[in-house]
Amino acid sequence: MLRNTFIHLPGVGPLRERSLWEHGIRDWDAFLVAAEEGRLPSSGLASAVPLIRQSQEAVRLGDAGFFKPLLPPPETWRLFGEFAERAVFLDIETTGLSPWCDEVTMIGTLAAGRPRLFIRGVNLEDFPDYVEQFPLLVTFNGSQFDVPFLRAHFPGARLDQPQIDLRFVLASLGYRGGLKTVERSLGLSRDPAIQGVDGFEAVRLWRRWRRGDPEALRRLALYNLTDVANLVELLEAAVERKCRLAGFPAEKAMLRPCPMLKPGAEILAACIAECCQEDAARKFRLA
DNA sequence: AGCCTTACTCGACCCGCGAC
DNA sequence: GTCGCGGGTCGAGTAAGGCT
Repeated sequence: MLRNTFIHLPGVGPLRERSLWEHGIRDWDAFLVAAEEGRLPSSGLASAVPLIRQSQEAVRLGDAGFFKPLLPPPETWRLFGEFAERAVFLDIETTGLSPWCDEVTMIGTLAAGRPRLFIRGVNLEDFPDYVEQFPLLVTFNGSQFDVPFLRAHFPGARLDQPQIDLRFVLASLGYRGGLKTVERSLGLSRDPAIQGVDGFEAVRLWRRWRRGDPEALRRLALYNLTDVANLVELLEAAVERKCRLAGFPAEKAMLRPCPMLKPGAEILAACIAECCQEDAARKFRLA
């Protein structure tokens, strides 16, 4: 779907993009051929040829950042088709809502189907080096909460990647509200062990763990990784609907299959068991 | 409960096209 | 070739909503 995209060109909005598709210019290759043959629907578009070539090169090099200043934020979902395997889904837990007064307690990530947990007092400091390798972030309301919070806590971390913020993608499709509300609307379910857990309860779980309750940490980790894992399904649902609504050229709009992006419950359980084992608890108490 | 980015609205500007 | 109109894009200002 990224290769069918033209709204990153100056002077092209959704309507002109659709007009290009209707003229048979369905992707970047077709654009370059049409430019060479003088068949572009408006002469001004010929000046966009260098940008199209740069776009092709950026995809070849895996440089999603190239598109960040060019794509309107609500349209960054178009990067998913080309960068799905190199995207990192993430969600954070904190002790409150203020980046300056509260602390990050846990960060859950998921990349190419592999979950990881970063826990304060255990391995939280490993997060900046880990996140640096990914060219694309996927969050829910992360542009307003998670990323500013992480920036405040890891001032040197590389967090300038393009970001797909599912809150706004889904809202543009009519799915408004918080993460749990949207999940229910789309028929996603949660493990009964974390039914009723919300962000506020997550703060309480963290406090219980600090007072020595190892089960509280496991529950918090399951809550956090469930949030992250569900982002995969939400994104796939959103992209499918967006492609249909935008009128993407049919044969190109089909999502490439992305196997193993969402891990099964047993993989999540193994990740939680590894991070929440007793020696992690000992390390925390010594810290 | 505080923060931050985005959506939304509206006006200005640009470009293409048709009439003359 | 020039002018005027209309559709589309862009930018500034404001308000809202969701995260723990």
